[in-house]
Amino acid sequence: MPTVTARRPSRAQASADKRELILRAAITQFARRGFFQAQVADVAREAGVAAGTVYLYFENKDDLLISIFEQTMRDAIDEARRALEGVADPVERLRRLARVHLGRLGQDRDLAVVFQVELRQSTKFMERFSSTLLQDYLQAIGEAIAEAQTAGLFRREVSPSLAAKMLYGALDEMATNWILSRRRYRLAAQADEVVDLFVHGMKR
Amino acid sequence: MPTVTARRPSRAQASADKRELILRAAITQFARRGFFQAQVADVAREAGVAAGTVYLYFENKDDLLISIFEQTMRDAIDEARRALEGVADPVERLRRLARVHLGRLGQDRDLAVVFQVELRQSTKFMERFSSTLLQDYLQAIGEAIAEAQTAGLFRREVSPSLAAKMLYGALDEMATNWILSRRRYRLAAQADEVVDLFVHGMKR
Amino acid sequence: MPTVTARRPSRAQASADKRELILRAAITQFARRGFFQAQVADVAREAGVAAGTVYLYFENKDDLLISIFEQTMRDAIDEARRALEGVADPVERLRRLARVHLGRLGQDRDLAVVFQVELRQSTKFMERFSSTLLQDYLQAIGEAIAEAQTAGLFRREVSPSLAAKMLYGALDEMATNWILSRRRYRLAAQADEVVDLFVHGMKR
Amino acid sequence: MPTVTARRPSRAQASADKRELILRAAITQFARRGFFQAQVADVAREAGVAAGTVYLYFENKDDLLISIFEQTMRDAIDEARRALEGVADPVERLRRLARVHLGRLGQDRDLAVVFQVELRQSTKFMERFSSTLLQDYLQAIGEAIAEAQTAGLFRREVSPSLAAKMLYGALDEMATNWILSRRRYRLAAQADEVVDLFVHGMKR
DNA sequence: TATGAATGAGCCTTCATTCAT
DNA sequence: AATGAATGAAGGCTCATTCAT
Repeated sequence: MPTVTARRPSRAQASADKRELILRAAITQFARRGFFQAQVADVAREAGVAAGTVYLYFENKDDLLISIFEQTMRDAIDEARRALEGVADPVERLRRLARVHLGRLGQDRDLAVVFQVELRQSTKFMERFSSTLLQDYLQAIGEAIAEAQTAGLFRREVSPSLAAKMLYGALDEMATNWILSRRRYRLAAQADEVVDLFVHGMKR
Repeated sequence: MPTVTARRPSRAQASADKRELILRAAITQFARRGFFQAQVADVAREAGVAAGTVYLYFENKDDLLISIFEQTMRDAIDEARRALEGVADPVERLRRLARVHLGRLGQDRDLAVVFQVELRQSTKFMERFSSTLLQDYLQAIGEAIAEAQTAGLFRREVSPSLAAKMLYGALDEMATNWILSRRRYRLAAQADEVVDLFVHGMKR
Repeated sequence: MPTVTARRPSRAQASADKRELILRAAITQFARRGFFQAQVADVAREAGVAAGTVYLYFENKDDLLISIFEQTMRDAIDEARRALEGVADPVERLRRLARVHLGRLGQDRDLAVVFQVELRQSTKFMERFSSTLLQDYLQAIGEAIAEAQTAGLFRREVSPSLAAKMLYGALDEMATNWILSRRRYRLAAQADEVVDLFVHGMKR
Repeated sequence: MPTVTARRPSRAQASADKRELILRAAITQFARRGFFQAQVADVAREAGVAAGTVYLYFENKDDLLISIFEQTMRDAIDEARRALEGVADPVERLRRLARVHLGRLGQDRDLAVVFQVELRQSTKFMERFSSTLLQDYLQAIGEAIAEAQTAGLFRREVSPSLAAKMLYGALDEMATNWILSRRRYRLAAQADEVVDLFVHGMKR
């Protein structure tokens, strides 16, 4: 067999591409119609494949939603890791996390809708999410806060975990507001504002 | 003939009671199974009525969800109005709003689940919600913030509307976290902490 | 007890009146919506009584339809009997029957709709109808025809029963056409035309 | 490779066949139980397919009834057109129309029941029917009659449209009678008798 | 007699999933 | 690997009928 040229993608690559294609279609459809309202057939049509084909790449409809979540989180975590590399200042770490968070969602409105709305449908799913990745995220924030406290930058009397939830909640709300707002503005731009407010508080 | 006692409830009262009963059952079932997974028959069974009876009091399944929202909001708004009566200090106003917000949800876990999870299923519903009542709420917060700025209590360079979203986001996140957490703690207790943090920020 | 005056109708009369009222409402509703589409509640509302009241006067929904039929037929037969009294000429008898037939239906469009359309819904009902009253009617026509044949007025080679069906079919078609036509014309006026054409066809 | 034989039906053919199969089953079931009493599941069972399959070929239950009507009318019109080809004599044209009319219904009792009984359920449907195809049919009859009048074969004083309705009514009645009668006789045989009687009646 | 709230059986329709081709 | 026709379980909703008042 001759060497595989770059022109013809390998079989594994072709398969991964189609998987990607379907996942992308699912994001679009779930965002447009909502998870329960969107039919598997809608996703297949959007992807330009037959309904049955979806089941060659995904277990079932739920698996589509879960895969969207996992795939996106994997990518986001990678990006966050790179963004934090070599950054020692805890406040700057918070700022970078916030930028990745809002930057990613702000880049892809459909994805943002799926994350802010569709993924929160079932307590079952949310429990699953919140017991792992969300906890990791909150922990990362919490650690930066604790560090800042240790470094004497932040007040010590505030619980780091409560403060972490608060920062996360604020960022999350920005994302949800951006989706629902009719105005078109850059979501990412709010990352710094939120972190600033978080750091300084409202007091003069 | 002596005055008719209140013993026997009027027909209108009985009807309102049954409506209330079904709504309560819907909250329980939607919280337990999720809106799409819960069947109208489940709600009816929970309420101890026949399935058809639900349709005497509500248009359809969607109407149940919408009614839960509207009924709860009406009550909450009433309570908030009473809580703010005669309170001039803007920071105290924020504190009272936060207490009502978390106090109500913390009192009724099922209701909190419906509000934090089930009501956010569809962009359609969220748009409806966010375009009216949520805006009112954010406005009320924003006004208190602006007042505090005018009074020289808060920094002037922060946008009141952004700050309002941030405070709301933080409270909302507390509620969601409370639902999803396995630990049992008093949600209402976090209202003051959140407001304190919001007001002071993290800076020393 | 004082003599019952004519002012206050007897109890039996009042009951008969309400029965009549409901039956009339049923005719209107069945004509407007069709038997299966019309709900018992519609009939009750039209009659100005509660839904349950219908069941004090009629067995069930089917009974409404059957009662309309029977009541109307009873009246029609009475009228026909009076119209034929002392009329010896068989052709004139046919003419009178046709006039009663189209005259009655032409007087009450809703009733005509129920008769021409709604009553023919189920083979079950039609079989019941056709095996008794329709047969009587066809027989009455057939007898007049046979008489006319005996009297040498009509051709003998035509089967009286076939000819009877044909005349009935023609009258029935006039009624159906009248209902469905947008034009408003006097149905009764066609009785003579149909009979003329028929008689001419049967003439020796 | 040898020529593909017709053994394996094309996909389009298979689809058309299944549609036909379901339509046939609907005719049987509607005739046996009546349109409103027959369930879609009954039709599916009769056709040997799953209930959901019906909805791959038809919009909904109503569409089944409408499709029976349209399909049958299309076929009947084709046959009638062929039967009238090259026939100039107006009386013979009437005779041929009558033969097609009763011949078709007499060949398929279930179909006849659907046409004579079930399709007449709703004024809505009847209006739709009577405003188009029935009018065409009456027109075709009426034209033959008018021609016969012009040719001096029929009396001129009778309105062709009234006479057409009469002939149609007579044929229609024969069909209805045939369905409801317990006796088994050849419906088609009555076509000539009816036309003879009609023609005799119209003769100058 | 009359009411009308309550019942619950019944049915149309949807759609995730399968599987023969 | 891909297709898409077929499946059939499931569920929202209707409405004839009942019955406590």
